[in-house]
Amino acid sequence: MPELPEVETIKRGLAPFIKGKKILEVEMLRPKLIKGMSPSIFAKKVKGDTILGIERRAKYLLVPLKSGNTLIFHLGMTGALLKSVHKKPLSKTGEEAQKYIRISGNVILDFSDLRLFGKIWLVPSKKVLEQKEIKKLGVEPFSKAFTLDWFTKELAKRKTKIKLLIMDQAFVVGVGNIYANEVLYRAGIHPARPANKITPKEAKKLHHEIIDVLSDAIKHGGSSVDNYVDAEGGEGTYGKLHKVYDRKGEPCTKCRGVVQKISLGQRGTYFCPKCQK
DNA sequence: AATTTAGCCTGCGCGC
DNA sequence: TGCGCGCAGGCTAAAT
Repeated sequence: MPELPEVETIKRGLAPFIKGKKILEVEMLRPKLIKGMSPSIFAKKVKGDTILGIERRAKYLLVPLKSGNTLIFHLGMTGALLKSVHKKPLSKTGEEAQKYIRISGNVILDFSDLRLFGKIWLVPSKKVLEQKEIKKLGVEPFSKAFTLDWFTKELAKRKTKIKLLIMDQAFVVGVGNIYANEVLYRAGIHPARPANKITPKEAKKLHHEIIDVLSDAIKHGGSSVDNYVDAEGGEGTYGKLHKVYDRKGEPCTKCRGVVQKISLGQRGTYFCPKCQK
């Protein structure tokens, strides 16, 4: 599922391709997932506009348009934003049934979402940061604001389980279930540890691994779990490097332990009981 | 106020 | 073999 590395990979794949392209058509097979306005108004407003670029904020993709509006995409669990080369018609059955929206012209963008957890908004660019979903977002892990000092102090203030905290998008953005598991494994911290029980030394390791795991995953084009594909429809290779995620019962790569699975916050949580305390 | 839970969706894997 | 239940989970809204 798309977490920061996957969304970043899509952004990088689309960036050189869509800038300056004009939107000539909007086709919608799943109009209900347009948020904040009726699908027909959405289509009317988007048609004829020109794409200025693409940015990422947390797991959201922001596509500013020349008119002063911005398209906001969230890929949910199984969303994909694909650039198409061939303009074959969308059909409501078969392989393309899941294609939700197509924005086409000098570029064809297919937003495909199997489980329909994805969302699309069109908002005035000036109001993007006021959009409630965007406004509540926490710190970007690759930004200067994500300092060790700040991170350590925040951990000391909270008693929630550390895995839930690093997945909290109001705290630090971009870390979803896969990377939370991997980050904690590398940091040697048990996912259920209360945040305020984590020592400054461990906090330093954790802070480092958040950045490091996400960076590594981006280098590998993300993890192709749950049908994730990049803008070209290609798979990411980081999934092969997962040390604990979806490895229940398999041997730990560092010790003789066996990867365990528990549930935290109703999410599958994988860890090595010997390496992670 | 902080933290937890339910619900949104659909396909697949597991157990019987 | 076939079927149905439960899981997968990002995020919001509702509940505690």
